[in-house]
Amino acid sequence: MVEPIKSDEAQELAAGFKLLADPVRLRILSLIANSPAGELCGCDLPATIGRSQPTVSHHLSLLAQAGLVTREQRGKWAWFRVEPDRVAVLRDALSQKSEPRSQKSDAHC
Amino acid sequence: MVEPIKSDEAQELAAGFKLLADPVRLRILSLIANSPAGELCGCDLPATIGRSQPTVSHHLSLLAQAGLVTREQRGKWAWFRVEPDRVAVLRDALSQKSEPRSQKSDAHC
DNA sequence: GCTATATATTGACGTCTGTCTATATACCTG
DNA sequence: CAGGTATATAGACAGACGTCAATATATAGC
Repeated sequence: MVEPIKSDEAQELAAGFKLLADPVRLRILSLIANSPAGELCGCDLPATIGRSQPTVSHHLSLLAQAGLVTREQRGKWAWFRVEPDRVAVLRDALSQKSEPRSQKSDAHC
Repeated sequence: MVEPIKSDEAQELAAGFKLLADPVRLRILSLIANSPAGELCGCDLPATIGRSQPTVSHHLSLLAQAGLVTREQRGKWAWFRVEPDRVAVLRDALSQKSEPRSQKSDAHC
């Protein structure tokens, strides 16, 4: 955060972080990001995650709609990849200037 | 994410991201992080954020409980600072290895 | 002690969210 | 075309969440 963010920017970033605010979606992203060739078939997820197929499908749909993952249909199988650029937007929103400020706080109030 | 995260680790990280999944809390963090001397008095926030004092107090309490901010009482005024280390934990969870994998995906299914 | 200001807490309410079952849809093989 | 497998969608349900008004608590000045 280089300068205080505006209300609408906060709205967008919050929507992005909301997707990460669920352990199931975090694990899905982590599994995809760490899979061989950087992609994963959807059929692997319900058993690995321990959730029903409709639940996993629901979460994958949310991630795809937000652009955090991309989905490629190959026959009847759906393959997913993480979009590093979209994840970087959220990560960078948490980056801060490293040098301390020299200005004094206001006397209050 | 260096390797797939475990269920309990995902739970903890999700709890952290959940705090960022609200535009009001994001703006609070951003305002504190970008204020002179890196600290901000609570009394400045309701008007700046456009929310009632109890709402702002509620959000500050959540942020402080999670350790994302620290609170210092000076007389009747409460001053807040961002905890960069705790923010870094969340940011680093979104960091990825940069080099592409050479392994092939499994044939399916 | 009273009054004013700053902040925290309580409770209620409406909205949002993650889960499941059931089912629909799409693809593929024989 | 029928049956099997993979995936998406619908709807219901319980729980979580952000907001406010009202109020309690703490600090400070007179």
